[in-house]
Order: sequence, then structure tokens, then C-alpha cells
Amino acid sequence: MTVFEELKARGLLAQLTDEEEIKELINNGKATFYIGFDPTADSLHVGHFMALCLMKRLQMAGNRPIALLGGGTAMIGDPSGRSDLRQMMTEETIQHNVECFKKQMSRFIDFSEGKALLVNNADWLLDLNYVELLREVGVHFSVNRMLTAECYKQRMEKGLSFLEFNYMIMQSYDFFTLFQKYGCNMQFGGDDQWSNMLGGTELIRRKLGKDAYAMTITLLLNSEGNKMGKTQKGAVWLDPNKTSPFEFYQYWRNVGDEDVLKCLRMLTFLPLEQIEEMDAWEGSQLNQAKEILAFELTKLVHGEEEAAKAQEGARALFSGGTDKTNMPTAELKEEDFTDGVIDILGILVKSGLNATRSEARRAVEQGGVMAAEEKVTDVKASYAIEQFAGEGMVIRRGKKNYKRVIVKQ
RNA sequence: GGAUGGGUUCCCGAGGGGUCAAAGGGGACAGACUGUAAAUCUGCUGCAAAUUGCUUCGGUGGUUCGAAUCCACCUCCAUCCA
Repeated sequence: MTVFEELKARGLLAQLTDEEEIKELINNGKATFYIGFDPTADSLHVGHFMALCLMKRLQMAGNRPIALLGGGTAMIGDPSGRSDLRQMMTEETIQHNVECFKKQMSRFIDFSEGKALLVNNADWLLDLNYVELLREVGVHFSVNRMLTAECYKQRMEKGLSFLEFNYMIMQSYDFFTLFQKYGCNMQFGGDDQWSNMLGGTELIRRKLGKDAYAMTITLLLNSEGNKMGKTQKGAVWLDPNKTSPFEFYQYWRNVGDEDVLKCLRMLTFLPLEQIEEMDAWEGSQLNQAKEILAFELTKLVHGEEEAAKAQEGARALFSGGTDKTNMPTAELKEEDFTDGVIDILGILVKSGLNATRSEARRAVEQGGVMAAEEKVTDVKASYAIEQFAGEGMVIRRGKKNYKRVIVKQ
């Protein structure tokens, strides 16, 4: 099976400028392609992860990847898929984020000698001369056409600043620069990037009379049409300090039935034949597929050891496993106790299971809290410091939130 | 620059001097049912020492016994005109 066929079979391909040509190039390892990552946060998330996987797949097929860090474009902010202006970021934050991205990316992609490149568009965007750019690049863009681009459509109602309007031009200029500098003939990205990417291929055609190609990968949407990899608290991060391997594992363990297979295909490197077998599974059997998905992804992101731990911890909580050591743990300090005693609301808040005492109170009142396998019925219930000795006490809030609470001596 | 409409809690959105911690919906959270899924039903959703107290309706100041609501100034957003 060729790379192209595989990508297609996994449902990764969304839009392509020239299917035949792209197939030819990537199947034969003749592509030098780039994917841009704007450092809008201090950690990569699942969406980035998909792009990195694509990079890896193509790299394995002999193509040369360029990872572009958007240190310059992040100064502007991509309006695509947004209903309002992004918060503007300071140069320091961007720089910090760039460093974080670099670190995380090198875990997935081999940037050693000649295998892949890592560049930052701040290097050429920040020094641009305004008038010069307008004359060189600006002439080639028609405002009328830009306005009809999908990425600006939803902004036409809410308002679009001139700053953001220029984002497409910056991204196009990136492609143009990389094309000249490194012979980069292809750009990949999320499907929401399509119009920005076309801007680049057209700029190259107009200025150089050469062909360049663009291809987008399907956005990972759940069956309800919402972006996956997002929780109420925000994104599912790849940084273990922001999203612990256990939380990460649980996120995937809990995907809906309809979404498991899609996730397996799009996110893991498991052979397609194996995934097809799971396609026949139904009902509660799908739970196995979810376990596989969660394990595989955690392994890719956090390593096999962490994945095994997360799985152990999850089993201990949900399917009567006994090994408590891998459950998520919260530490209380001695000063959290008064006269050697702490009340249940205090435990819930200190362990991070609830944000406020009011919230914790509600949880108890509604019968959602368990301490050491026993339902807590009294809001005023309290526990002595000795009860947290040894393995500690397992506190549960709701169906899926557990913490093993211990006391730091 | 001018005119008009607007900024309400996580989001949308009602409320136009007291009965307002603020309708309704969505989301989130908890319970029942289940398979750590979905759907459904119920509860709940500012904070706290919790029949009470405290802080909130873009910001600041004012009127009033009392302001999300009235007035002044400021600020931000949308639409139309330039």
C-alpha cells in the first residue's frame, strides 16, 4: 500500500489542489513539504499531533518535512474558524511558546541532519518592509477574492480587523519563501487552513510561474460535529504537566461509540487490517477498542511506561483492579488539618476534585461523593489525619473523578 | 468624524427603580438507567461560617431610603453615512 493510499484509507485527506500530482510526489519521496504551527499556547494539542503524525508518515516514505513555527504569524493571529479577535500575544509569550513547541516536536519528528527542518517564520516576517511588501506581494492579492474566502465568511458579520485580514498574506508569503529557500513544493495543514494555503500556491504561481501544491487533512470531529480534543477545561494537551497521562488516557477511553474507529484510523499507527477487524465489534465490545485507542495514543504521546501506568490506574478504578499506586494522587499537607481533622468539603477542594466549597457541598448533597467506598451523606463529615496513612483514602466525586488522597508528612 | 442600536452570570438571551443572585435555552456538574458510550428522565449551576451574610449586569462618578434598571462622562462592539 502506498502512503497516499494509506492516508486516504485512514480518512485523513480532505482537500487537494492536484490529486494526481500530489500522489506522484509523495509516493516517490519527492516532496518537500511544510506544515505550520502557530505558537498560540505553551503546549501542542491533539490537532497538532495529527499534523505531526502526517509528517512522520510522509517522512517514513522518504519525503522531506519542514516544520514551520509561526513566531511571526502568531504576532498577527489567524482569524480562520474564529468568531472574534484573538487575544494579542506579547513577543515574550510567543518566544516562550516557540521554545515549548520545539521541545515537544523533537519527540515526534527526527530533525537530525537532512531528515527534517525546523524553521521559524519570525526570521523573515518580522523584518519585512511595509511598502516593499505591498508592492511585491500585495499586488497579487485581490481583496474581492479574499473576502469570499471561507475563513473570513463568518467574520464578515462580527467584524474583522485589518490585522487579521493580513494573516492570509503572511501565510502565503511563508510558502513562497520556503519554496524559494528550500524547494518546498507542498503545504499541508488542517482543513480550516485551506484558503490560506491556496493563497500561497497562487502567490508562487504569479510571482514565479511555478506550481506548488496544497493538501489539507480532515479535522477530527466527533459524531456531533464538534472538534475533538477539547474538554470543558480547554484543550487536551500533550504536555504531561498540563494534561496528565491519566487524564489523556481517560479522554480517549471515553470517546463515543461512533467515534472510536475513526480515531483509531486517524490517530494511531496501528495497521489498517487490525482496525478493520474491530469494525465488526458492537455494543460493549467496543470498550475494548476504546482501551486500545487510549493505550496506543498515550503510548505515542507519553511513552509506553506512562501508558501502562494510566491503564493500570484506570482499571483499578473502574474494573475492580487492585493496584492503587497508579491512580491519580492528591497530597494534603499537615496544615490542611485543624486539630488533626479535615472536613469532606476541604478534602474535595484541596484534592482538586472541586473548585469551590460550594461546588463540593452540592456534590455531597446530591449524593455524588464517596470516601473510602462509602457514600458521604453529611456535608459536615470529617476525617482524621491517620485515615490517610499508608495507601491513603480513595475519594470519588461523581462517576469518573477519583483521587487517592494521601498526607505529606 | 456623524447617526442609530448595543455590552447582563461559562455561552446565547430576557429583565427598563424595590418582590433580582437576576426568566428561558444551551453547556457543565450530580443522581437514575447503562458499557467509563449514546439517548432519556430528575436535580443543580456566584461565593461563603449557609432559613443568613457578602460580591456581581462594560468602567467611573452621580441621583435616590433603594440602581442591572435613571443621569453624566468614558470605553468597547455592530450597522448606516462620510
